[in-house]
Amino acid sequence: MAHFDRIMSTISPINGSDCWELPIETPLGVFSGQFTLRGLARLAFPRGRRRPGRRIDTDIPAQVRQWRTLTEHALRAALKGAEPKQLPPLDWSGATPFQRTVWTHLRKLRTGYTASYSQMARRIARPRAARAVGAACGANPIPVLVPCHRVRAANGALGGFSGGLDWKRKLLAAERVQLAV
DNA sequence: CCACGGTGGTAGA
DNA sequence: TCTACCACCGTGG
Repeated sequence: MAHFDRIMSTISPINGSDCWELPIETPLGVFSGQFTLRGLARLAFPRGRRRPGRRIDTDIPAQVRQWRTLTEHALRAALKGAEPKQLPPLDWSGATPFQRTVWTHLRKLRTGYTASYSQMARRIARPRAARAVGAACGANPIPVLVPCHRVRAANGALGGFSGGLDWKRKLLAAERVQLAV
């Protein structure tokens, strides 16, 4: 997606605020976190050998540095299949009300538990909006920490994952979720 | 197993 | 507005 690439390469603002792209180191690779002064706005899976954040190592607000550290701890825990102790504030400023509702309910899914898209739709009191829930999951800018990987199809199949189904399988396996044969 | 249609939210024209 | 997408799902062959 072109918009994302532009942000990644130029560190242009997200939703009108300054943004810092910083590396989040984990045993599974270097993720990329994008922070505004409101909090963590995006988390991206490792890509290639490129290390994010190289060129903006200076001039990072102390608050943002602290959030980066918090994100790293939380992400390392989550990747091990543990419950993160604390998350940084999440910057959802660009999201629609529907997306916020879905993402808020995603955060209620505890480690190791899954729900189907239609169950999520019922939980947000829009029983016929399963497909829209899927779209909102796909638009989740903070995967893993906002656990959209815990939503699967009603028949037990995996469903999709914008970060690639290999990641979805890996994340669920770390949480010891039994997948359908 | 497959095909189909109902469906709600979103982005872009 | 209108339209074309979709990480869906239940029903009917």
